[in-house]
Order: sequence, then C-alpha cells, then structure tokens
Amino acid sequence: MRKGEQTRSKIMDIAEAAILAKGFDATSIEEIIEEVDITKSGFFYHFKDKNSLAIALLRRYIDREEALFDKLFGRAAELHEDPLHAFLIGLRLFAEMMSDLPTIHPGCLVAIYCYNERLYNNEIRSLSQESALAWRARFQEILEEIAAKYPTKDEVDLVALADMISSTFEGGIAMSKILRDQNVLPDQILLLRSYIKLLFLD
Amino acid sequence: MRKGEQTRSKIMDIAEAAILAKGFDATSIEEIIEEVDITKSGFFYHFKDKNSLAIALLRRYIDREEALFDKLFGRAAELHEDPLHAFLIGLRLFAEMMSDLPTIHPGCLVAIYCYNERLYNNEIRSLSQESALAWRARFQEILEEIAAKYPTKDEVDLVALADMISSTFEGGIAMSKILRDQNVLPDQILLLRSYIKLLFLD
DNA sequence: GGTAAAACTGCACTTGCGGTACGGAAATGA
DNA sequence: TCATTTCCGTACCGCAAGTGCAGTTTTACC
Repeated sequence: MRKGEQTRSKIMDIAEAAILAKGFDATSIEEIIEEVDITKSGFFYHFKDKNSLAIALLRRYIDREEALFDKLFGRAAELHEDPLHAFLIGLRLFAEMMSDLPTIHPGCLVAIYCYNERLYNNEIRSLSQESALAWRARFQEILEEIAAKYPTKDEVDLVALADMISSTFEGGIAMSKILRDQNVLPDQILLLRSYIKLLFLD
Repeated sequence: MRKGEQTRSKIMDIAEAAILAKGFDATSIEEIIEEVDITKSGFFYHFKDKNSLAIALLRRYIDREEALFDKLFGRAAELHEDPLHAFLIGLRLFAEMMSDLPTIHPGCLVAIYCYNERLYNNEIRSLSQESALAWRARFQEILEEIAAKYPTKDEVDLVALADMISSTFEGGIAMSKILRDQNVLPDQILLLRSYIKLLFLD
C-alpha cells in the first residue's frame, strides 16, 4: 500500500469512528487531523471537502456490509442445503455476530446520513438508496427460493419481507443506542428469525 | 394563548420541520428566525441556546407520540374486548395512519438525536431512553395480557417483543427515507402484525 | 543515487454560524 | 395607567469549514 493510501484510510478510520459516535456535523475536520497527526492542508490533499469524505466513507461502509452479508449467508448456505434452513442459520449467525460485538453496535452510516440530509448530498442519497435496493434484491432472491418450496402461513409481500431484514437491522441499532442496551439488536434479529420460521415452517 | 407562547410554538414548529427534513446541525438558528420573522434576540429570549430548543422539541415530540399511542390502542380496545384482537386492530390502525400521511413520514426526533450524540446533551439521551422505556412498558403490559390467554407458538422474550414495536417504527421510518418510498413504514408495521398473529393465534 | 511525482506543510485569509451582552422599544394585561 | 412581558437593534467574540498557493519533504522508481 502506498503512503498516500495509508494516510487516506487512516483519516477514514478515525473519521468514521468519530462520526458514528457523535454524528457527522459534530465531527470537526480539526479534531480528525489532530488525531491523524497531519495538517489541514494534508486533509484537503486527500479530500476536496468534508462532503467528499462523507461519500468515500459511505462507499467503503456499503462495500463492507455487502461483504459481510456475502460471508454470513454464504457460510449458512454451506451449512444447510435447504434454502429456508440456510436462511434461518444465516439469521442466527447474524444475531450471534451482533451479540459478540465488544461494545454496543457503533451505528449505521446509511442511517446517519439519512437523518442528516442536506441539499448538497444528492450523491449520498442515491448511494444509500442503491445499497438499500441491493439489500432488498439479495434477500428477495433468497425469500423467493424459500417461498417456492414452502407455502406461507400468512399472506405477505416478499419485497416488504425482504426489506424487513434491513428494517430490523436499522431499527435494532437505533433502539440499542437509545436504550443503551447492546442486546436489543441481536434480540430483534432473533425475533425476525422467529417470524420467518413461523411464516414458512409448520 | 399568550403572545409569547404563540411565538415560542411557532419557533418550535418551524424548527421541528426543518430539523426533521435536514438534521439538527444543518438547521441554523438564522434560517429559523427568518421564517418565523423575528430577530436573533427574539429567539434567545425564548430559548437560552440551541440545545434547549432541542430539549423542548424532544419533550413535545415524546408527549405527542404518547398521546397518539393512547388514542390508537385506546380506540382499538373499544373495538374489541379481547386483548390480542384489540392489539391486532391497533396495529392495523397504526399502519393505516402511517399510510394516510400526505408525504413520507417526516422522521422521528428521537432517532435524529440518537444519531447526533454530543457531549453536552446528557439530558437528551436520558429523555430518549426514558421514552423508549415507556414504550416498552406500554407494550409489555399489553403483551403479557395476551400471553396469559394465548400460548405462544415460539419461545420469545416478551420484553424484546415489546421493543419490536418501537424497533419496527424506527426501522420503518429509516427505510422509508432511505428508499424514498412511503409504503415501507406501513408495510413493516403490517409484517409485525402478521408476526403477532402467527405467534399467538394458531 | 538521482529525479520526478506524490504527499504533504505553513500561513494567511474569507465566510457563516452559534452565542453573548445590553440598551431600548413596543405590546400586553391587570 | 403602569409594570411586566415580549421582543428589536446592534455590536461583538470565537470556532470551524473551506480557499489559495508557495514551499518542503518523502516516496517510488529507473
């Protein structure tokens, strides 16, 4: 890795942690550069303004989430050939992962940006929407495979059900933060899992 | 209503709308006073600083939500004497109300503050936590009444299940905003309703 | 080991916003 | 009428974002 990339990712690491902890506007460039130990000019060498830092962070965050889900549900598919049971395993792995975090979940960047909308960040809005649509497509595919094999016990829209995974994630993180209770998020994922189970299984 | 209260609530109305639309920090005092048509001195006569405006807004918001839930599930209890069916009716009324909004849901102030944590707002954190605990207590009571009559089809923690209502609300709002689709929130509430149905009813 | 490009530093400046201070004026209500 | 409430006007401070640019060091590569 070249030196510039190193500094750039160090800026991003420190900025992301601060933003998740305090919010975007509450995080000043000055505090970031102090922790990274560079000057303001150095910062603006890597990012043309604060907004472009925000976009870079969001892209990286989305990619990482994507990779995480790939790994999680890929592993689950290895553990069971049936789509429903594989999905149920995936959800449990997901809950366990959220439960094993050292502290409360640091928060979702997409949610932070969605609650800090500005006029100048159309790109951020589009990126967020696209990633949410990608999550929807991912889970919709899984659910359709399941629904083809297992009839549902209640009439549901599979698209809405696909969104329920993201919604549970976002809601669970928010409630974990509000209640200051780390267990809320994994508990909510397990309730979602319980619903999937009751909906498709006997 | 006295003149001062009028101005005060006008400030709060305009501030709340702007904050929900753009975020707390992105909303400047200067733009608020311009729309209210007062001066900066006028603003600081009513609120000693921006943070105390935030607190006032949060208190009002929490009270309104509380009143809304009272009305919603109170009405539902009038419509059916059985606790489970009353709750299912309440959830449907809730979903309908969210569906009948003229635009996308403006957002939840509690969530906004939870994603804009700062050092100086311990009071905001406490208020948010208290209101979340109040929501939990409200729904926990209902669910225990239901559980006493109907055995659950899956093993679940009733406290987590009570939190699921708030979590679904927060997650649904966030996903509605991210996807820019008004229907996501009511759809998520209906899925929650479907789960409650499958969980307690055969 | 020289050299060009990359990766910064230093500094001076502008703008916008939150917030303070305080005197005074106008509206309101008993 | 008269005190209290509800503001207005103005001048000011400090902080952070962001600009501009010249200069310096560091790195990668032949």
